[in-house]
Amino acid sequence: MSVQLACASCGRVLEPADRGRPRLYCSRACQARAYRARRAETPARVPESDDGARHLTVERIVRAGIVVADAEGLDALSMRRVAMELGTGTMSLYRHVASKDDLVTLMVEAAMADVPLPDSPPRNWRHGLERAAYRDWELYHRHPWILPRVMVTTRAYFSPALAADSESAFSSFDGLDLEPADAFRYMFMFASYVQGVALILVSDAEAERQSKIAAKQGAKASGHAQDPLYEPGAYPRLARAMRAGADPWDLDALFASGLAGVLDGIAADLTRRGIDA
Amino acid sequence: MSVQLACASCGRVLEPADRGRPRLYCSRACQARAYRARRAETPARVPESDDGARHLTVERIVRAGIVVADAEGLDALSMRRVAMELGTGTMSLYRHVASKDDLVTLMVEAAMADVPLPDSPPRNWRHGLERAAYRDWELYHRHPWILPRVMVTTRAYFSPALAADSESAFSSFDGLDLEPADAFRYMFMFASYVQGVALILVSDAEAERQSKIAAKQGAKASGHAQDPLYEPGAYPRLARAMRAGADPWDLDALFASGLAGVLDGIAADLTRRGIDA
DNA sequence: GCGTCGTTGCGTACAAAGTACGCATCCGGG
DNA sequence: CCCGGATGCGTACTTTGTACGCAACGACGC
Repeated sequence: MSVQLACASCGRVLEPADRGRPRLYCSRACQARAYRARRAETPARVPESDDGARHLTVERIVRAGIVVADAEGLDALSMRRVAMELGTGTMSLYRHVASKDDLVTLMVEAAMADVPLPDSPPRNWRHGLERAAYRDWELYHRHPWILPRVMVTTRAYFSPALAADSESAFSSFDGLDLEPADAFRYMFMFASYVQGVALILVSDAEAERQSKIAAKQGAKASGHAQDPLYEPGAYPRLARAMRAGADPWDLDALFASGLAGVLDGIAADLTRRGIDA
Repeated sequence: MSVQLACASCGRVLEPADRGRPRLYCSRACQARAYRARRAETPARVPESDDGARHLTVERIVRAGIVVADAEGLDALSMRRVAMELGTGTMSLYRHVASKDDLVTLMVEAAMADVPLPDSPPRNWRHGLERAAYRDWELYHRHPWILPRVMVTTRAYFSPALAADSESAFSSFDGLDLEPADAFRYMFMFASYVQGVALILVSDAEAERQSKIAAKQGAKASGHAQDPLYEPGAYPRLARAMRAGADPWDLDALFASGLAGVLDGIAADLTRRGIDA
């Protein structure tokens, strides 16, 4: 008796091909389904060859996504929007990225390469951490949308670029006679502070896009009239600080001042342990 | 000549009522539209009276929203989901909250009242800030979803509950002979650190819900086999810290240690300025 | 009691967004 | 010339927020 061949995808009985090789699928659709299933379990990217233009590539898609996110925020990033940017159909993107989530992950990795890591060893641990802090600060200035995807040192291994960033900052302690676990605690405090400030930076950027605080500078210049923070009634301490000249909008200055404080805290702990910087 | 009356909403010509008072609207729909417009420019809430059950109230809606967000995260919070929770129609909610955004804002305000502010003055500034930090920490443990809506001290006036929180922490410096602007810088550093750690806490909670790191404890117990962080190759410093006993998953301990460092940094600055704590 | 308005509940409907599915097409090899 | 690998993309379904308008209930003046 002859063996009954079945479609490799849907399993239905399959009559042999008229001539040539034996058939594998009962229809073009079944072939496509099998191809998709194979792709799904092999997340290997398309090899990125080709002319670099006109043809769709992961790289081109990611770049277009970054352009949209930089200009209009992560909320405005939709697959249709990216496709429009590239002049292709929406679903074409899915041949190169597995999902929108996948796309954003790729975008973060690409965006983090925009600000290079330092390639020389730091003069001392303080210099190393300052350098690392300003590298991240610059990064969040350029691409505020990466923050929600970024985790701190302790979760860095979800992303190669992030882990490299952490490792680079970590190397600031290299020369010191310091317990690795202590160094890790310092890293944790340091990274948490930087990310905390970044959260404000990003919130401001988002709010400004929606012009919720459009008159922020204007209000300050015009004697900050209606701002409840400046009214001594409800929040006297905050109001007093505002009137004493504290500028909550000068994030760069605040970032620098807080960073100095955090590093002072590390220095105090080092001194307490008898380690000389 | 008699005055032609017009519908107050659509403006169409309006024949006078058969008897009784003169009509205002040409139809029930026009009346409803006018009512909606009036409500839109008067964001006053419904007075919250009534029996407290069965009848729809802002309070009940907000409570239901908090239950959903606590259990399933902010992503799972949809108007339909809240309505289902309350056994009402989706659109009924919009009689009480202006939008989903409005609902979430109300939810944050309500959730922040869950952990009470301290009512006694702190023993000293360090004690005051520690108390404030653990208050927030507890808050983020209970309601991780509030973080994206929370801004730091500097932006606190967007929310009464947040401003009260900041003001309470700010009062830690009350006795000291300290420039208000300096105190504000300390507050900024302090609050940024707390929020930075909260970001990790929230990320972990979210990831755990999606069981992306379901085996996190298991991996550690089983000799942390496949975790790239533990491989000395790519990230030697991080790997060394892990093997030296640093536990990146013990957030409570890390939070406490980093907080001590931040407060040390403030103490160092106070000493430098000749202010005795 | 009847008509009108203020107010509330809610069904219908529409506009975005992610994406599963399958067709059409081009390419390379037998 | 046929088949499978690979790519582009139109169609369609789902899930979301929410605009709109109808129906109903209670209060109040006639």
